[in-house]
Amino acid sequence: MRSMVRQAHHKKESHARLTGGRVSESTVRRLSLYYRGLSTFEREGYKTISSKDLAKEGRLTPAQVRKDLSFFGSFGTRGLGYPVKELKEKIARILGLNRTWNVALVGVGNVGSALVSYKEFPKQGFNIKLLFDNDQRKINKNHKGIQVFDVKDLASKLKEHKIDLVILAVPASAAQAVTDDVVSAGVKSILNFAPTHIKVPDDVTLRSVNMAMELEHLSFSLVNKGYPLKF
Amino acid sequence: MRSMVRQAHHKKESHARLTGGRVSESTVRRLSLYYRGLSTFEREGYKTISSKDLAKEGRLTPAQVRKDLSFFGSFGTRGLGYPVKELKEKIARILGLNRTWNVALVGVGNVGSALVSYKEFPKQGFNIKLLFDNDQRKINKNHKGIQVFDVKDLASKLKEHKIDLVILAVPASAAQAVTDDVVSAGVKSILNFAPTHIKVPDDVTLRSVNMAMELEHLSFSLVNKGYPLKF
DNA sequence: AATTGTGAAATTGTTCACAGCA
DNA sequence: TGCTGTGAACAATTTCACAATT
Repeated sequence: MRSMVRQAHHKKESHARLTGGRVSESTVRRLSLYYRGLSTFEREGYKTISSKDLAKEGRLTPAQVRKDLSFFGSFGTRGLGYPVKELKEKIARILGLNRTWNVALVGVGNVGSALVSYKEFPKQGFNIKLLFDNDQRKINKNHKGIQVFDVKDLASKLKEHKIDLVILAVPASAAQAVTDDVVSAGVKSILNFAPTHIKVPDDVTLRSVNMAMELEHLSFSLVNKGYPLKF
Repeated sequence: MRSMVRQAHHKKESHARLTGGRVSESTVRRLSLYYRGLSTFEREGYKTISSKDLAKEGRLTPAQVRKDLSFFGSFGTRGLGYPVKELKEKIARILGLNRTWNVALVGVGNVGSALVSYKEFPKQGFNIKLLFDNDQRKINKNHKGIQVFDVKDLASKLKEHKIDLVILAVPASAAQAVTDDVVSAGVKSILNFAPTHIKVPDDVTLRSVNMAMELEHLSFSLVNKGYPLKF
């Protein structure tokens, strides 16, 4: 079980980059889960934590937790577990959460507005610096303290403000054109909320959140309940 | 390439349920992609479509498209491809999109409001019938045409209105308590937007959308760019 | 005694390659 | 001929199981 005993730990250098270890997409997703779990355990005062306890934060196995972490280094102590604070900081570094990122958001509609107010973003270092829209009634006004620019000036403003990461909350019909502008400005990371497939060059990372697709998954489960389909 | 030639097709019964075929989570996700692709092709007037063309809608291989579809039946015609309209309807049935679902949404804040206005939901048969909040200023008022109830009455109202599916857009701190109420009302499907891990019984399907986690993935990619990590 | 770190085994998921059919 | 449907081969991921360590 969890231990409240404070414990000194030494750590080795991260080695995933050196050993050619393979880090899968799902490993990254689980790293985010561990990070959230560790934040909770830290708040509750735990000093060390076992892979078993960490696994409970997400229906995983202890072996998987250990395997995931082992891609990046040896952070634990045999017989004792992982030091909560240190492991949390280590994962923060791996995920790039030990710094701030300049974010721009395109499309100040319903979804866009909700994201501007989303408190998790600034907490994790994602600071929305610029907003863009194509609606003249919104352009050149402030929205919750952030200036709204004309989407026509997207590429130049992104460069000017050294934006690292763009969130797309535009209609599906506009998504590809806006993406092309974002890419032309040299931005390498895009989070897309438009319910459509968009194309980016290989060196640009694109992640898409499609809320309809999530509901479709649920309705699939409802329809297929009771059959021996494996999830 | 794509063919515009109309073609008569006969179809076999779906057999995934009979053969014990294994349908993975990713297969369901891809089914959603195919559905969207087929909608586009149908709009453009195509009558038949090959697995190759369908694969382009999402960086997949033709073999994967065929394998995915084969879990549910033989929908295509050798030498010709798949009939667009029929395949779309078939997938709609598999995903449970050939009917409507009664949805309730808990938490009429920023995210909740955005979801109420999300046009994809009603398009696919997900009708938000009830809203819940714990803010007296919102309770018993209309929000975009839908009545807001006190979250205290959650369980009884869910039963009364035969709600199939609940969307959670509440703060992380309230998520588990609300979930327990939802589960007690017999609802078997939950879409969670609260950035926290929640527990549900095995017979309840839970999907979580965590927007911070998506950004974390992007910042990971930015930080680890250029290293031979495989995604 | 407890728990990590990690090769090896098991499992799951993807791609290949080709027989079968229109 | 062209393209599906699918078993077999291959690849990736997860779990096992145990030596190593505190």
